[in-house]
Amino acid sequence: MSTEKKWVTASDVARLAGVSRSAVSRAFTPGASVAPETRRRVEEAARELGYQVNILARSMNKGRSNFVGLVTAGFSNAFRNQLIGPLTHQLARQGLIPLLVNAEDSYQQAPGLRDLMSYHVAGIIMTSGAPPLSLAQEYVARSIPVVIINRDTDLPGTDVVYSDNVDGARQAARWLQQRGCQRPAFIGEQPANFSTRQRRDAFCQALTNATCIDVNGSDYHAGFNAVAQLQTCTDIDGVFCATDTLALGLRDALSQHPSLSSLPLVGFDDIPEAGYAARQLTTLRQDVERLAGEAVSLLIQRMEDDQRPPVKKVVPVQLIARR
Amino acid sequence: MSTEKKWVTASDVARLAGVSRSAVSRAFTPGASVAPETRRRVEEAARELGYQVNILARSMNKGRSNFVGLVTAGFSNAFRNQLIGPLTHQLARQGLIPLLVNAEDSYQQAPGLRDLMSYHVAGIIMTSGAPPLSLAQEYVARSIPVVIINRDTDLPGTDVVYSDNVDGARQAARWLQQRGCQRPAFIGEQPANFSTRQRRDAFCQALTNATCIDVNGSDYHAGFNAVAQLQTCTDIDGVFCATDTLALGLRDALSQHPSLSSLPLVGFDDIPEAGYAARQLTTLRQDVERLAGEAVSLLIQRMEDDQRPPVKKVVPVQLIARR
DNA sequence: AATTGTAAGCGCTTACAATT
DNA sequence: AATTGTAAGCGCTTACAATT
Repeated sequence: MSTEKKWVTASDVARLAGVSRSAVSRAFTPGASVAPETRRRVEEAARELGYQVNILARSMNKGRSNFVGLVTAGFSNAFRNQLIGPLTHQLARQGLIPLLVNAEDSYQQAPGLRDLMSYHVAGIIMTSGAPPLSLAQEYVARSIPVVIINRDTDLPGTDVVYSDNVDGARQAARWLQQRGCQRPAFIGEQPANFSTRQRRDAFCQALTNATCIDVNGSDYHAGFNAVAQLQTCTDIDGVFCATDTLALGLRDALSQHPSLSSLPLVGFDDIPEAGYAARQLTTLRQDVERLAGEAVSLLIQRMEDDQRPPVKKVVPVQLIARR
Repeated sequence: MSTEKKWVTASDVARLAGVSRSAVSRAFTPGASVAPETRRRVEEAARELGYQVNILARSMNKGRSNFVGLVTAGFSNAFRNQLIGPLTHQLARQGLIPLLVNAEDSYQQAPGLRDLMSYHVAGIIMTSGAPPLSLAQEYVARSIPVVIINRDTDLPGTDVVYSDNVDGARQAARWLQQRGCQRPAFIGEQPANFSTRQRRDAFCQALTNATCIDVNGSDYHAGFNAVAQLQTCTDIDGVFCATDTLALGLRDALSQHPSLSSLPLVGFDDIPEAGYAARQLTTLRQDVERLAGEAVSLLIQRMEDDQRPPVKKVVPVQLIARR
């Protein structure tokens, strides 16, 4: 109906319930001082009219919103997508709601990220990938909590949470050794992001004779094409890939070379495809639930005390041995 | 700094620029009546203080926000994820920003979707999948524009945009015929969603001798397990799968049966994996850019006129013949 | 005619005083 | 002591009247 008034306000409810505007407000404010009978009448009137508190007005009043900027870098990274669900869920549990910003989208890039400020977000969660950390500083300068996932930084006032790449790399090394690997290789994108760097360094430290192969991408094709570089190195008999996606690309390329088709491979992330019946890729599973849980928890804690020292939370990973 | 005031307001800017509060407001309102020199002074002061309009306050005032509820059903569907980027982009171009709600998340389900209303969203975009349409009605009742993607409905006041499943299915049929297919089969989830139903019906109409195989899921494993049912039907020599994910699962299962390993297969969606070197799945590509563009455009149009008759936009699909 | 400031209002919350 | 209403304020926009 276009005849209906678009929004029901607290005044409408107050009128119907025969109470004051502020009584309505109190009835919807947990812990406020309001008689049970009054609350009942208000709730009844609200139900009848279909009233819901205008969160925009409430936010303006309280000087703090329920919005959390969820900054991601595109939606083509399978692992990062796996993170969005749990993050949204954990935020919802805290009464927060994500405002989605794609930092990879040039249109949104700088302006979009900065605009987030005009929404007076209660905090920002940045998933790995693009976002320029300089912008994070602008938020910190206004004491808006910033949590960064899978990327390290020593920005003051910024909390970080990331998977235990070092332990993961060591587990990968051990697993390859158990499979009799003598000449291991590591494949990762160059320039390396935080995760890739940690994984590579820890792997090369565990297996000092490891060969490092740099590829110039992080997608399937980069992994697929890595086979050429792999072949120039003699006797490689086991590979640790920085991500599952790279590993799966490499695996497909290897399958065309009879001599290499059963090369032991370890990935990282445990994206869905790694578990496919025809894939059965051994990998290090990132605990997305826990990454999301810790991220939101750190955000909440910093909302309550923006002076607390920066925290770095390392979340364990698990080796999923498949084949 | 915790000593800094958290937010700079228009009054702060007005004071520094030596103008009134409303002059500042005008300087930030496109098309408002303000002298060039005044605007300049205001902009300078704003830059100096790092002022940004408080969008919450503005929204409250105008009675309309920049928020658009982006309702999705989880983040495990590769195709649906492909849609989020372009949607976010198109919204950003219009000065709108998505509030993410996961309808698959039981915690958010009913309350979350309804809560969206308290954010006074300017509109809602529902991607295919879970969301109960009953909730859409609540929005329509308040003249909040609702656009539904890849799902048909005759809810009054609701616009829909979907891919041309019928034409896609016909193209799939033709392609299979060209490959010499005599006994075609269709595989899709049962109960079927809108897309699956349209694809199945159009396919069976084009190829009247087609066998329909129902599977009880829409993921890789459902496709993988479908091979058992396929084998009970004799002489199937070509399959159209409702989605790429099903097709890829089926393909992997087929590869273990020498007699079936080269069965012609057609999928739908063109998810990234379909294009992998080792996959090369023939499929019908959904035009995500255009789906997103049309969705946002319909949303905008209905914001401007909530009385316009419901529109159904059908977006062409393209056969990507691979192998 | 173009530009400006004043004042009211958007829908809420909350300190405070008044009432029970 | 518990509960209530009044009134001011959150940060904006905008009709209107006043000024140039």
